[in-house]
Amino acid sequence: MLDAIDAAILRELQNDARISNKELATRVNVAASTCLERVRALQRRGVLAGFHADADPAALGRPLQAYIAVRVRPHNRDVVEPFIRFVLDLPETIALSHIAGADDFLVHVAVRDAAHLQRLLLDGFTSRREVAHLETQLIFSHIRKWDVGPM
Amino acid sequence: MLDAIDAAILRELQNDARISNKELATRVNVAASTCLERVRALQRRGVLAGFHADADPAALGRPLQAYIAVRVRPHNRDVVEPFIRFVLDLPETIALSHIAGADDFLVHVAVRDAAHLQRLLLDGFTSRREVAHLETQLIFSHIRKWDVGPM
DNA sequence: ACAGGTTCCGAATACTCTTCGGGGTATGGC
DNA sequence: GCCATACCCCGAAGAGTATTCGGAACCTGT
Repeated sequence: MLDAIDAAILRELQNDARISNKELATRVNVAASTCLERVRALQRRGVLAGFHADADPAALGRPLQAYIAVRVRPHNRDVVEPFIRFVLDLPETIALSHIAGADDFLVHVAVRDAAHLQRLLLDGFTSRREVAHLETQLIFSHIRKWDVGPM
Repeated sequence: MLDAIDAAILRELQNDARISNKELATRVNVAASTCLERVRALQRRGVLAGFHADADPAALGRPLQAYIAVRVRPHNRDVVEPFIRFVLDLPETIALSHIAGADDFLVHVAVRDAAHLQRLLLDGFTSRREVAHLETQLIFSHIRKWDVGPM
């Protein structure tokens, strides 16, 4: 499915998506033209879904992160879809997971401080009729591994 | 802290980290040389923490994702630090959060299937002495917002 | 008004991207 | 074995981009 060269390309681009194609080609030991075609093939296949700058929320004035577990009632399409749109439109939202279990959603947010979080919870979430239950957990530290390797 | 041009640069690079500097300059309406210097300043300041390719776990043979909430006992430095290293070394791990609340860690994993998840839980986690409690939640869908804006 | 500092720009050179034709090499049919 | 097919890789070269640097414009406080 993915040979050694593709895997190496993936690894390098996950580590630094902004290296030049020539540099990438050198690191994975193929010609630049070959490398370029490989990268495009990976994109076409959907293995490489995109390239994103990673901004530090703390440096942008949001040093506090939290998970908000939400129960949405009734849990049907007409309620869930607007809720998802609402959450994704919040500037505080970093990620949203739809999960199986006692809670229905896990929202990862970055905020200025505790007061900001409180305001977000009270004005943003509990004021919505479909939100049946909230549980908030502060995040001390969040480490994201960028190197998702092939199996 | 961050003027309109920096914010625009951030937005564009979060959306596509691999656009050329010239294209970026065009989009944010400055000269290419200015744009280059701005990007470097944002990196120097730590606002732009890195550039990463986003690989699709499903396309790499790990279509199933889950959160594993872990309680670690005793919750002291000598136990916690090796545990963090262990989790980050697992190929299944995508992200790890150290949190405040009933649970101590939330581990985001991507696996092949339910059997793989079961094996990971039994052989990887519950077999470790410091793991006092586990709670696993399947993830139906996970949406990450890339545009963390300034305040 | 002016000195000091900062930010921006455009020109020019060095470097990189991208295309394309051609040459290897593996595979399968006969 | 031998050919046809498909695939992948490579290097050359024109088009395009990155990067540096000197100087102009613009604040800001005195």
